[in-house]
Amino acid sequence: MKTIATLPVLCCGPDIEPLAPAESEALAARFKALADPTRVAIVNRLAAADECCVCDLNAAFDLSQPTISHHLKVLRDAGLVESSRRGTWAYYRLVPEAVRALRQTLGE
Amino acid sequence: MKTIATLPVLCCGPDIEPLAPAESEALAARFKALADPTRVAIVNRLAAADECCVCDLNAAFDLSQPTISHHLKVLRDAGLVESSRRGTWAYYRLVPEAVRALRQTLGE
DNA sequence: GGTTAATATCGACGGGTGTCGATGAAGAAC
DNA sequence: GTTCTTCATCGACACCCGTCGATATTAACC
Repeated sequence: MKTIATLPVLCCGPDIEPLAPAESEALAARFKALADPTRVAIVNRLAAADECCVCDLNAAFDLSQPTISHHLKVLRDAGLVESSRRGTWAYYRLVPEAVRALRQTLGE
Repeated sequence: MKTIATLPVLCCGPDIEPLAPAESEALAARFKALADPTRVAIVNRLAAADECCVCDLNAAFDLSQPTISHHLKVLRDAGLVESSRRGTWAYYRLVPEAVRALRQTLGE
């Protein structure tokens, strides 16, 4: 601990409460969903198109189909994307509010 | 692959280029730096204070000093924070441009 | 019904990550 | 000088995560 009492404490001190652990974990969980290059690229594609078929994602990335499905599940669990099945195909789209909320945590 | 040719392709198709792998990795690397509750809380404290002494961070979290030092290194390597030593103490502060750049990737 | 296609799920493997104690490096204070 | 304090680094451990092949599920089509 710093013990110089003659200087004003400019930095944060032990009196400043850190983020509530629950909030920190919730935020980190959402950032973790974007902490992978493939998921970033998927979100990027979804941002460019209203909707995206899984079959196109499978074709766009040089990864196995289960791997893409896994990444989509991670994004889904994080609330960043949502999906709907129409017939045999599954379509994914961004959840704009989730992205906006995450953006707000990085500044006003 | 979707084979219905009679319907217009509303979603992204194989013709849309995904993010360049290098860009995806760079973005994911920065998000990964925020993919931990402790690091989110550290950034939060640094955002509330201009500067922060490591000794205060050590006192604020119920983690060992090496662990805090490790998290600070991760944030430093990601370019989100920078540090300077003054005497025995090390002071950390946010890199506003880095946070702003990350926010911009989540929308204008 | 049976067959084929599109997704999701499961199990397993290898590499990455958070955590700690122990140690090292650099100053300040005596 | 020596000692103490602050911080960074190292090694090791347990656990998580991205990836794959194999399998299950669901639906369309014949």
